Amino acid sequence: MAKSIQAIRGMNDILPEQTPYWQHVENSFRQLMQSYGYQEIRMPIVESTALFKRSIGEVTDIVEKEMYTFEDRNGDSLTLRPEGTASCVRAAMQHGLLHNQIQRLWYSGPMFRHERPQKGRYRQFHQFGVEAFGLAGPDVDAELILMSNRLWQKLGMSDDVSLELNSLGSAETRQQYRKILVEYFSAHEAELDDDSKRRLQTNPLRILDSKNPEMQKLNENAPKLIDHLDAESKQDFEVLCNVLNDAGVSYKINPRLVRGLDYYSKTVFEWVTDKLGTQGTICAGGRFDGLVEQLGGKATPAIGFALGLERLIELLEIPEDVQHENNLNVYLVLMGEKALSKGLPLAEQWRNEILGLKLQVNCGGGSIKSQMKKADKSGAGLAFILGDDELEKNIITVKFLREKKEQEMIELSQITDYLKKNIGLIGS
RNA sequence: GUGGCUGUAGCUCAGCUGGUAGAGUCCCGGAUUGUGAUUCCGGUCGUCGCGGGUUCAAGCCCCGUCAGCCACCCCA
Repeated sequence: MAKSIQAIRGMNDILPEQTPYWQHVENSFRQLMQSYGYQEIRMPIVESTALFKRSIGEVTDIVEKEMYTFEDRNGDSLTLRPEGTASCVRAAMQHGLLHNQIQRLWYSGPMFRHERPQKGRYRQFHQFGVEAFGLAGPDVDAELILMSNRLWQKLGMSDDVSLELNSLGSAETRQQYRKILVEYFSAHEAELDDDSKRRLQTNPLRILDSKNPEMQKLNENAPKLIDHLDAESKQDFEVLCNVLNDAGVSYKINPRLVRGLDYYSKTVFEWVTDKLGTQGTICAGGRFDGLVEQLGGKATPAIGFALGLERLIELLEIPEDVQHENNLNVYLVLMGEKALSKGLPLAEQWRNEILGLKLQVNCGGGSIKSQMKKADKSGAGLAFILGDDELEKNIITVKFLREKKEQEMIELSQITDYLKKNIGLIGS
């Protein structure tokens, strides 16, 4: 036997046992987007490397050490997308969607980052993303947060997540604040840990994010971004908070919430959970007013968020009825060759006549005992038995697999009506 | 990328201070003729993650490697 090939590290198969959870989340999300008038956009998984370098930022970890970058046959540098926003902006720009227009868009799909895999962190992972273009806020900011809040409600996981908010200010004020912060930390350089010393050079705002308890005191005394906001950012942030208050959405202002991608500005937020260990952010986003211009377009205000499906599904418990909604209605047991040649066409006929009927025909023969076992395992509510006896009398034997009820014999001609009555489906 | 823990049948796991592997489950067959999920009986399945080494002898010890988990880091 040849040596078997395994999946690439950090890239997971999603098995039939798990797919109902994915489908449930995907369906809920799609409905949610429709209910807010957002439209789906689909982008390629591979983009020019330059796109991510210019948007996410040259010195971020994602770009520096986590991208799947390769040369194609033409010698062009391509990259498996590590996130969706850059692609979405590129696509919208390229097709003129941003030309004096408002766009409310969503997408979903796999993203790729070469990190060390851990629970809730994979090399291929899946995100839903939402982006709104052409609106300066803070009204859309609130809309996006309310929208995400509604998703948790829909999925019954509101108790598992909490909202953290901050404002990074405009690009200019962030630049100024950055200087103030660098001065502060430089004055205390001896107290910085190694990571923070490194960040002082590369991305000083991230020092605030440190999990090192020894850094906590230093961080608490650090100048706060929120005290250095420009008037407009401050005003917008207040409005946003007011809307959330009125809508009854609770939140915590986290002055140390900064986000790792360079393009964020003004409003930023995260939905976090304490149930997932260290990978506790399940949804995060913020405003990126400078990005479109940075990628060569006309200055366009924008905001978006992304949520991680693997993490979300980890938290998800789906209700019984949803769990069973893919179950078969009927498993058709066929005894003998005559039944076989009659049974498959019958099944076709029933599927034609009854919209949404979930019916599986036994394949591969077997004794009635083994066929009944398969019927049970299939999850079907009813077993239909078709054998020589039934053929002779033009009937089907119907056995109830999930309830205590005597089995019944039904005339072939009555089966369609019988099914409609018994499984609550309507004719086509 | 750094550190720690783990890796035995498809799945969940046992295997004492080294002596060439077991349980439950799953699957298949049977318990009077065409009836599942319960019960009883029988059966199939492993180069003990992979590669080296130590030893008369290794699943148990050592080294390497791959994979998973946890923390750091990063982030959804």
